[in-house]
Amino acid sequence: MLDCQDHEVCIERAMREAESICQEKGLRFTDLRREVLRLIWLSHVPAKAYDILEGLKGKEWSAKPPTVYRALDFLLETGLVHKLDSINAYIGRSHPRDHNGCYFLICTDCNEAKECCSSELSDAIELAWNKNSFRPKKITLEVFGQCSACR
Amino acid sequence: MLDCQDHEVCIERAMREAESICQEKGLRFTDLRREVLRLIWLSHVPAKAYDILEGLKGKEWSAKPPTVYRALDFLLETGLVHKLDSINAYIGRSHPRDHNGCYFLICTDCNEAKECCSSELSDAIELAWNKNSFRPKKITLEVFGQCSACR
DNA sequence: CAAACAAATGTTATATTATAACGTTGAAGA
DNA sequence: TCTTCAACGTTATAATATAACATTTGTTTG
Repeated sequence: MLDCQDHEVCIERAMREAESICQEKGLRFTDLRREVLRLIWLSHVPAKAYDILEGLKGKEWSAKPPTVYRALDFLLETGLVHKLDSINAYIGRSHPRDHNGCYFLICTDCNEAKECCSSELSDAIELAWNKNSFRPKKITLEVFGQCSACR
Repeated sequence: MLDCQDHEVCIERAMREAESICQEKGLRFTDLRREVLRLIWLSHVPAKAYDILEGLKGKEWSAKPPTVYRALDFLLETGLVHKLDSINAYIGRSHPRDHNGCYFLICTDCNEAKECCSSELSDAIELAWNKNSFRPKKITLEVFGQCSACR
């Protein structure tokens, strides 16, 4: 699926960007939130909440469901992760600074998901909705199929 | 939200179309499935599975969760209803004969949802995915916002 | 610094959504 | 009529998510 060559680099870049975004916005990027974000970034396969919960076990946290969901809420609000509604799973955002007009390709073979930003697409969508005199606030666009690597 | 003037007419049209589709395809449109479809069509607000379950209580069925989910599975497979993943709710399809390239507008004020078919839009999407050499199989597109009636 | 307050996390319980597994019934074709 | 299989009944439980309140930690302010 991915353009990611070295995933360690990928993770570190994401973590660094998260640090700086939180600092800029004056948000507290606590150890827990950091760890949850790192667990999500472990792979490009979207992470399930209860798998993240497992990932926290045996570490310094006494993790229970609210532990995870609260961290996820923070990360979602801050734009650092995205929830894929169609599969109830969470994925790190590749472009956390401009999280508008982004959509997701989910491979039904390898389960990896890729974030896509296409202004053409969002323009087409805006146009179509204008015809319906509908004022869009949030767009969920998730496409399932087969990625190039899995062909 | 809707172009639907007389909702009784709307329901009856949907039920008639469902009858004929099932007949054509040789599928058994049982009383239970009929009733679940009718409950979903009661309004243009997408129905939750457990609300449908409540709707069946006190009728001839001893309804339990699998009762509803099995009927929903049938209706989904047959293309008579659509599941809105982002809100875990089910809505009757306005155009059950061609359920491709259809998307959904969901009003965050009145909660009604509208099915939309736009080939321009699906073309734009196809094009964007081709650039990513991704072969789409299923597209989930759900747009939240404010409908014209709720402005 | 200490007190006061707010934000984050801990903890218990429970709500919501969905499916597995197996038994029973009844319609449709052989 | 018999057989078969799809549909439905029933019990239990899995998977996802939140409410409510207690405790801790960090920040601000007197």
